[in-house]
Amino acid sequence: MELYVYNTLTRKKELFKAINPPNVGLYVCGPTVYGDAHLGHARPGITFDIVFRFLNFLGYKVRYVRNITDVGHLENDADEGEDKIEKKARLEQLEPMEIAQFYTKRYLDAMDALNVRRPSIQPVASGHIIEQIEIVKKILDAGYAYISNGSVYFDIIKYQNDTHKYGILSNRVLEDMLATTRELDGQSEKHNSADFALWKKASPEHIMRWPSPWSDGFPGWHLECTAMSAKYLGEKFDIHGGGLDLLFPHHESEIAQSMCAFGHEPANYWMHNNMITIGGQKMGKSLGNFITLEEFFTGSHNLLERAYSPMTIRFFILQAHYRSTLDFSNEALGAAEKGLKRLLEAQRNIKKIIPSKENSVNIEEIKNKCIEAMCDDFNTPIVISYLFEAATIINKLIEGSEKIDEQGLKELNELFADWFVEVLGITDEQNSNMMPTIEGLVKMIIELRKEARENKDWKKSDELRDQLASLGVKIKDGKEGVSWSLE
RNA sequence: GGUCUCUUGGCCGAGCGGUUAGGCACCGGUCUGCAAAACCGUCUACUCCAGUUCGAAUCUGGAAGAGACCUCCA
Repeated sequence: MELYVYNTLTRKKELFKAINPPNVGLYVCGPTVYGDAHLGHARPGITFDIVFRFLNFLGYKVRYVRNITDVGHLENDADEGEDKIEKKARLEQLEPMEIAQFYTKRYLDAMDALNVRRPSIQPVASGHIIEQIEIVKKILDAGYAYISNGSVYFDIIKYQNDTHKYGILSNRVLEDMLATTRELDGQSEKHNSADFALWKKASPEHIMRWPSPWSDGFPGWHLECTAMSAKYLGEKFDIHGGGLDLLFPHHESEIAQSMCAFGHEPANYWMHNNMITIGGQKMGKSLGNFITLEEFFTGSHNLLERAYSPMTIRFFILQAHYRSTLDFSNEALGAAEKGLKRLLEAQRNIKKIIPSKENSVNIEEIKNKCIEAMCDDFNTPIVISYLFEAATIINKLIEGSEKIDEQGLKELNELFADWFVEVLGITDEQNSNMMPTIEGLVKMIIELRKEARENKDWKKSDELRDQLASLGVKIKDGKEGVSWSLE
């Protein structure tokens, strides 16, 4: 089965061909660690986790690099040119690195909770200043940058005249950009308003600074991804990912930097996840309309009716295709939660199925459809719809209205192991090491209740059921006996 | 203003010219001491207008609305 990937560069689904199979290099722009991760951060985390998982599933050996930005972004509001991390540090009277490490840990904890696999390498920008300086030198040597008052700027006009590539990714026309670019800090140092900083001279009060041939300062925002992707994946690698909001200017500028430093584009495929919206608007820091992942997990936000588990969040995100916007609401999350619960129960119920000699279901076909859906640009909602189909089949098998043989049952187990657990990365949050104990206790109580019911002691029977319910254990009296589940 | 994207049933969301995707909610039924769960069934939508086609949610043109980027952003 061949994998098709939507390439932002061509705006088409393209057959995926690795540069050096079975190896694949995957680079994704990670977070800037000066605040808690919000729901929006979960989107690229999960989207590229799926890419990572599925490529592995297909047999590729993936080196996945996701950076941590702990330096370098300029802020252009009231605190002119002040490094974002530093600004927050001053407010909280902490060292910039303390802030960065604090939020890095919080970010990773949130990703772990969402069962996002850790990338192969998570480089930090501040640890790659030398590499960034080397790239600035290369671009200067190539003649596509100039020094101005201790800062180094990328010369967009020259680049455009020579390569005609500025706008290749974002479809922008340079002339339009020149007309619309705002007045920014350091603008007077630039030859042209659209030029971007490769190296920025630090003001005297700027703490995060490093020596360079041009000034004590810090690298420009776009540079770190070029430096770190080249270092760990090579100057040309397979897939570059990130949020759609990074398309311009960040990714466009990365291409420009690579073109000038290495003579070619950095990546063959560019993938962009779409935004999560809230009331139809992008959730983000600028608008102040974000809800942190921590707040989702605990329910402590006035827009949240209650807490939502990490797996609910993960499932909610996977129910939409990564290139579509996804609108947050309590209703939508609640629906995701219930749907997920249904699949988890179906998964747990597989072990109750007794194989028969006959077989009336076709699991192999469902498995094939899952591969087909994922190979079509990672269509997770379609995979989920097939898992629901399988859940219905599982319920019918237990009820006896369908039959499955040994081979079919093996495939059913594989279906959930491969697609639900391995590729979609759904974990059963109830699978704790206390489960065997809980299981035993609940069975004991169910036995007691059974006695009460045989004696038609409905009061006692209902009492036991209610007490269990108050502890989150739900009793279900079915035709085939009593079953239970944790809420 | 420029570039790009989107508009699907009560809600969330697939869909890439011809099979009612799927989930959640609602309603009816089976089951049950009651309840829940499960199962079966019901609800057959594509912003509007025109065109192409035997056939359009899907292609083309136009209108309206919404959003993203153009400044840090996942």
